[in-house]
Amino acid sequence: MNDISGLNFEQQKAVNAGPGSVLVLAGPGSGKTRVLTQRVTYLISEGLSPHRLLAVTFTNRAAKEMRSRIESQIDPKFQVRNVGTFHSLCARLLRQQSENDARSKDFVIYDSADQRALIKQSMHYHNIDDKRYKPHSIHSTISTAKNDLIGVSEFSRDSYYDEIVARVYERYQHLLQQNNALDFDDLLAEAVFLLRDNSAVREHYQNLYQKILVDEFQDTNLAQYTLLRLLSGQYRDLFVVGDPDQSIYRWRGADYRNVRRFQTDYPEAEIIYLRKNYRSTQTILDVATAVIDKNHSGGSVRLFSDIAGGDKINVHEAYDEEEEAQFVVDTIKANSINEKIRPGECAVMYRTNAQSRALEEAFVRAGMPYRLLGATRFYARREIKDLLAYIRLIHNMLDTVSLERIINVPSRGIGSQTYSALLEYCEKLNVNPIRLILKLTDDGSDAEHYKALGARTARPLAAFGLLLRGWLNALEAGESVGSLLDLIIHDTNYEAFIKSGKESSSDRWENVEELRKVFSGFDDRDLGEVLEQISLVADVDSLGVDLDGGGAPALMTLHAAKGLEFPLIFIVGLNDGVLPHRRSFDEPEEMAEERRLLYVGLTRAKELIYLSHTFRRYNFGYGSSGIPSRFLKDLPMELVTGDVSTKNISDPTDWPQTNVVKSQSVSNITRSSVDIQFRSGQRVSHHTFGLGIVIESKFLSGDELVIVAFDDVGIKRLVAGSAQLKLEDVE
DNA sequence: GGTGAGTAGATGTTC
DNA sequence: TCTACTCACC
Ligand SMILES: Nc1ncnc2c1ncn2[C@@H]1O[C@H](COP(=O)(O)OP(=O)(O)OP(=O)(O)O)[C@@H](O)[C@H]1O
Repeated sequence: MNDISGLNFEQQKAVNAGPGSVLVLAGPGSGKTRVLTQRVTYLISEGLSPHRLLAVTFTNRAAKEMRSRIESQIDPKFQVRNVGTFHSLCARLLRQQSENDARSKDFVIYDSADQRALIKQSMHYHNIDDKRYKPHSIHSTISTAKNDLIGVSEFSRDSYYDEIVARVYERYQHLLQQNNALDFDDLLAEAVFLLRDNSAVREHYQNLYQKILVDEFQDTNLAQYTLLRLLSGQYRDLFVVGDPDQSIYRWRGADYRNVRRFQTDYPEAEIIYLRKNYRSTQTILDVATAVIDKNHSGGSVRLFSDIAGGDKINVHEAYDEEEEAQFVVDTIKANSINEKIRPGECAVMYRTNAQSRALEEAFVRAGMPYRLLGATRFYARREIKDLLAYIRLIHNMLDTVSLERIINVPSRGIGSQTYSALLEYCEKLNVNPIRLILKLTDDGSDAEHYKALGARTARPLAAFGLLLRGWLNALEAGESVGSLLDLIIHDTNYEAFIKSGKESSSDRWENVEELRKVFSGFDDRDLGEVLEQISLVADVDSLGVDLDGGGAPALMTLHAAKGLEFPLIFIVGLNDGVLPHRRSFDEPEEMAEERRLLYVGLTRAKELIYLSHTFRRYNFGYGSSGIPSRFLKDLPMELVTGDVSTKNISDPTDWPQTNVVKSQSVSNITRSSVDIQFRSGQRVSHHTFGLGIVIESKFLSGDELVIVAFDDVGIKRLVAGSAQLKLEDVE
């Protein structure tokens, strides 16, 4: 079962290394994840009990894959529980240790929308104007602090802004606790604080986890690193694998310097380098290496592949995003016709989620299925979040954020007046609003609270409480989560509510149906477990293990592509301002991370890479000129084919007033100039548009496409053959 | 209290 | 282009 003969010498050395700490440093596709998985099965085959080890993966998908490998090796009755992401492992630790923590084991995990609501509530409490201070930026300051393990009391109040944040932070934590909730950052930070401050708990886990293994170590943040240090305190047996050149989560507190820190903190650690790449062609590796070398990070080890040569990297310039998307679709089709690469083996990657729109439209137009990862997470959709808020409320009656979300959805006569009156009343009596609502229902209209609030306020609240009571009873009676959901949908007339909504009501109802399907699959699983799982899944986790999801190409951000591999990839939107993103321009560290992002993208490919950029870019619905990404000029010319621009691509170009963008194809495909009728700079006239100047002319799908800046009507794109475009004589 | 129109402001990546 | 919030009116 545990056959390591397929591994190379260095890989085997890593699998069998130890005892003691090990650092595996290696580039993309060198089998780091494979080695880690193999080591887990090796350790178990050597007699280590599966629950004496802890394996941390970057995605739930990777965790699932590893778990199934392990399960195939051991007694099927044994459940593998200690394999997961940092977040899911911390959540479980905190639940197990809930008696040592301020929250009960039913705590809920707040997602970004819940967090935002609570931040706003906290700001409101301190009369902080949410126009002057953006809730988002306050939240991200708090989030950064948590990732650096800075608690409320240690948070600096040196500047005026910090003082504001500190107050919000304090209130925010207070509210989280009151709601019996944790945010994502708390999962890590609270776990660390618990282990740090409670020696009994710490010793328990230190003795339990004899071996700890971590994938994608370069993207750990301080909280995660500290967690590992604490947990490995007893055995000092940490096996970490990573690649500093693939660190792409700096903005989330990740710090690739943890690799160096590890070497300092574990000086005895054995360091193993893997040099052979099993994923990509040598051409791809050479191109990727050329790109990342410009970061001068040093340390990067040259990778070699058995697959010598390989196709050159294609660079394509499209007119705009629509045409770029069409190019993607056409290329996927072309590659599938000659049976070379199936659509399901292709992936399209981009810097920002917003870029998926044009691609989706092109796929829809072509009638081609696709899988979209990211964007709006399924569980973040309005109707889904609403229904989940009902469920969460039943699970954790302290969750006022969920209460506020659905108390009047669908509307049931509880507007902002009624709700504020309720909150005020509860505050005065120091009771929980949800309990009070239930009390109103149970005690009837003659009771004290009912009278104090007044019938106008109390009646709709009591009616809502009646529904709540029914669901609580159902839960008590042991109804499954699936039938609980159905009961809520029924009692609230949710179907009618969705279907009477004006926008996309059928799509929204389909989402609800989808949720019901998911829930019915949960059977008799514990409600808390179900909610936790929902909070912690990422879209990328839905990719099957074989990645070829029913023959549909995958669309995802470069971040989501981490750790995956595809025979053919596209990276679209290689424009300055997009990749690298404009927000990284004046921070060298961030610019370096943009480059790493491209490096991660390039190294996902096994065989073919298509890079594209656009001539026009649209932001906020307004057009601007697209400048090819500065990274493009770092591609080795001899390994690239297609539209390689000769213009100085790092120069911002101010179109159209100052200078005209000149772009000439210096493609390696010899293209007879006879075919092209127009050249950039030429003066032309058109019978309706009038006079103009040619910006660019090139072949696209067999036609000559001419882009002309007309004096009166602006930029138009025309097909030379069909448009009546005439050359004007220039003096 | 509910609803719809109108408008300012935003989009960077994720657990 | 899309969203989230405000405000007027029912
Ligand atoms: N010894 C080997 N023989 C054959 N194939 C291998 C070997 N080692 C790894 N591979 C294959 O190479 C590919 C890359 O492996 P893996 O994903 O483990 O690399 P990685 O170093 O984790 O990559 P990345 O850092 O890019 O995520 C996988 O398809 C894996 O199956």
